[in-house]
Amino acid sequence: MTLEHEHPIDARAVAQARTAVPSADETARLAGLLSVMADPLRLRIVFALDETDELCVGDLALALDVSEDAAGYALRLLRAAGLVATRKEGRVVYNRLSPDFPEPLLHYCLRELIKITA
Amino acid sequence: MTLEHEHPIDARAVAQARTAVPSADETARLAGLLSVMADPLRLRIVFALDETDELCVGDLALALDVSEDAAGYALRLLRAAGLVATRKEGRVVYNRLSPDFPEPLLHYCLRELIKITA
DNA sequence: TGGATATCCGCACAGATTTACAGATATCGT
DNA sequence: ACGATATCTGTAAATCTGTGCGGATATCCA
Repeated sequence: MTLEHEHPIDARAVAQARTAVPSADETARLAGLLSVMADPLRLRIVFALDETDELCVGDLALALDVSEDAAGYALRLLRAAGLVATRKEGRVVYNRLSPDFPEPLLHYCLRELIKITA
Repeated sequence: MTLEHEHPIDARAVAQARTAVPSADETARLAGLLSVMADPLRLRIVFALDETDELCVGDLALALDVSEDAAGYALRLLRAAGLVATRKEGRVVYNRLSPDFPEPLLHYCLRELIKITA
């Protein structure tokens, strides 16, 4: 049934949640960031760039054993999210983690979680 | 173009990435976890449960101002991922964060990132 | 037992995301 | 200038996701 119930079962808890939970706006931003990271290839690219400093699309594809298309699309999204920056030298475009890649995301979260979920 | 290039531009970096980057399997597990969290409503539910200890679907819907259907679906996914546990008392089902909810995800990552992205 | 309550389940539709492909741009070597 | 290289852009098809609805299940109260 889709009816909303009128009477909370635990009014105190409802009130507490109402005040303490981040707004839909704040969580939408965070969700946006997380969904960019929520992809195996994009994660591997982030780890790879963290290790090597910088790589071009072709080398990335080679190292991770995926098509250049796939690597290119992944980089497109990472750049759009401001997580990866580029430097062009001749016809090759080098990619690196953006200087303002969220510190806690990379070091606490990703490096820690990869162990936990293993 | 979909052609793979033969010759890496930086063979050393490619080799380094190859050895240091987590496997597709490991990153797939991590990506799975992150995609469960990559949703505004599910994030708000996690924050709410962290604050209040436990809440039933109806109260959650009330507190977060969403339909019971939406809250129910979000909880379904959180449970399937093992992030939320339930306790049934009569006809009401109380939801709480699973005892093995990844610690770093909740405290370092989510709480920190909500500030950064703000 | 019968009616109301709290929640769950499955299905179908709309919207977002991903992939693969073809064409465009820019640069290099000769 | 010409052909090859490295990458980007745009787009259409395939796939994944979230929502809302109708209906099922289980429990409570009278």
